[in-house]
Amino acid sequence: MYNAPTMKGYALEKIRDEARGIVVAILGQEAAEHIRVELPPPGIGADLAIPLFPLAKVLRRNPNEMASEVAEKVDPSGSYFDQISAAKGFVNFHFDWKQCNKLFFDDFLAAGDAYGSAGIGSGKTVVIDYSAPNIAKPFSVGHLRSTVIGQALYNILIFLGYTVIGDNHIGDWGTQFGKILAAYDRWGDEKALEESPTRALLDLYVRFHEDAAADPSLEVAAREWFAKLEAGDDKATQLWSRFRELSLREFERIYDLLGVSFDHTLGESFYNERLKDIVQQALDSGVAQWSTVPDKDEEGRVAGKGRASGEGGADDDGSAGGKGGTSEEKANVDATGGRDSANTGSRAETDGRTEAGGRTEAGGRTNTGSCAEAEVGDDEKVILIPLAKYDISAPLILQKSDGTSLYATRELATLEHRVAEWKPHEVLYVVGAEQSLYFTQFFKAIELLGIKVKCVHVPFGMIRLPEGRMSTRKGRVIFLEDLLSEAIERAGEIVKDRDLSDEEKQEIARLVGVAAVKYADLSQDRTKDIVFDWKKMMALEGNSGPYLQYAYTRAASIMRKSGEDDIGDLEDLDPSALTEDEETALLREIARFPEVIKQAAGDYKPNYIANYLFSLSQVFNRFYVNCAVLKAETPVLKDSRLALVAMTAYVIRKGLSLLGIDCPEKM
RNA sequence: GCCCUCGUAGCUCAGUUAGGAUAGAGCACCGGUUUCCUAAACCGGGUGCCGCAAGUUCGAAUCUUGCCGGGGGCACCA
Repeated sequence: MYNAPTMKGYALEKIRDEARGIVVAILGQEAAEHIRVELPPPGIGADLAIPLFPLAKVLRRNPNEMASEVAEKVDPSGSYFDQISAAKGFVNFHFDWKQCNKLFFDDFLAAGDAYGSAGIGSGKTVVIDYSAPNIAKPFSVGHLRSTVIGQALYNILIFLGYTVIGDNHIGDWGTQFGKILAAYDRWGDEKALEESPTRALLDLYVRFHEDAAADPSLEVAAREWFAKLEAGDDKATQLWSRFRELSLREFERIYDLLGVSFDHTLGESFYNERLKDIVQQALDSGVAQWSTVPDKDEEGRVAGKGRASGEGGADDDGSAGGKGGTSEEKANVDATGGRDSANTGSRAETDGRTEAGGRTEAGGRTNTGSCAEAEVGDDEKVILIPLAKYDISAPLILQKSDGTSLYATRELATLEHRVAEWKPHEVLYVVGAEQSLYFTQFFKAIELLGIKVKCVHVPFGMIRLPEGRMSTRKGRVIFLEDLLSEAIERAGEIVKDRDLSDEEKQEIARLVGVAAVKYADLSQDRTKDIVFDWKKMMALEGNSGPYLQYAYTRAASIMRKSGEDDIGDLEDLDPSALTEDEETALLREIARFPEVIKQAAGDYKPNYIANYLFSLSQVFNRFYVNCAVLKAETPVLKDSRLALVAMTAYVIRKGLSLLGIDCPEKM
């Protein structure tokens, strides 16, 4: 695994420290805690700024006067600044570009291919749970987010020195497989399955639901099939295993196209044999308890929920006997389970009485599926962890009244395995925002169970269509592979007339098309919903992945033509020769790269990097049209600009690679 | 009903973490730039009660409260 060097601090940090030091020296030590060095907005004309308002309040002084005092008393000579001025309560610092340029260049020359990295993650392990599609269901654009955001975080954290483990928690077990088996048994088309496995399986699933409405025997058959599957019936197991294999193979094709990979792909089925112990331990420790299920009202909500607390303790004391009566209305073909359920339809089936736990790895042993025996023989009883006293409205259920397990049970087993196996400092769950409540419950549960590991839900919004959320049943769904093919085709249109080999053109179209799709997702705040727009997802210009790639190829082309491959060898390089606005603006952007990465990691927000790279590319494009490099007026200017271009090329390529986007050299 | 979340230009979005100076992009639309390193580019053109209202503050798109609107969730789905 790649080891990032420990960086003591980049130039911009040093310069900021000096600005802070200057103000503290004049205004006193007390200032240290009340000032912050900012990057001022473009129109101001300064390079750094320190607002004095917070300090003014503490010292009961006029911020304008203080700013003026600093500006008057300080002699900037010898510092990184050539001018320090006061304006409206701000102290504004103007870089002495001769000195600062050198610092920025030295940073880059010293760090080389590690420029932008840091050692802050050294010695720490992070597990990232991302992608997690369900088998027997095609990859839709809904699966895109977890996949690309997770992969970007993976790359970013590794660059910061963490040991990172990517785990694809495949949804490969659940009630829905009984239905698919039953459907395949009746209408299975071997040819269709071979041609497009997940779509064929989805068709079966959809047809099952269509027909089941009129033919109740289907549901019975589904339960029988699932029972057979969990009992280790040869035919059922073989079919399930085959569906699983075919699905995974298909996913692998998409992951290859996306450039996404995992250290582990452990499906839910992998954990089934541990479930019994997990539930028993929770009971033994007193954290979990037997409970009855309360009544539901017509909306499917628990009766009496939301009443004043303190009325009889935990709200697990509802009357027994009630069964949800709305399961069929809620059944939804979109919800075939897994982490991704919400992106393509939220409601899962609630007729889960046929669901069972026990399952070992493919083709392996099974147990009865019963996690723990109910001592009172009351099949209406469930095992749950009450959470009402922690201000969490619903308890976390670990075992259903028929003795079978749930998603959360497998989740506990999964976490236990991860902790034992990898000893992480942190586990990131890159899962849709609609599962926020679930994770709140789950995290409280593991705290109560004494599992000591920092777990973070990294939520993201849904991808919605303009007319509403995606729905397979209504035919409102976009398959990722279709989107990617279309994007690649469009990119191919542009590259068609270039003077390149067919092979090159194909490769470029692929890189550009995929970049367009990934960037469209990664450039937006992950917490917000995305309104799906074909045009935007495949954009080849403007704020888009291809725009960044294009900026890179322009830089790469200059480097290629210059014949230089190591800017350390440039004899006439003189950073202080770069004085044009386009040059200093570009350098200033390059200098921000390290801190942008840290911020992105701190908030788990790759879009910081995407937005930064776009801004950098814009600045570079302006530089490109205004400043000739290879035909620069003097050798010094030429070499210096060449170095600037090399730095830009590096940052764009590296930044894109952190986002999981590859760059062609030509396009 | 309760909880979470979002609301910024015609459209799609940055900016909210940490209050700070004149709120920025892209798309679309109109016009311009190619004897010169790739025009997937660049330049010019804005028409915003930053959902509404109050509060805190020297200062609010940013923090607090309420309301309105969209989305999501709310015990045996995942």
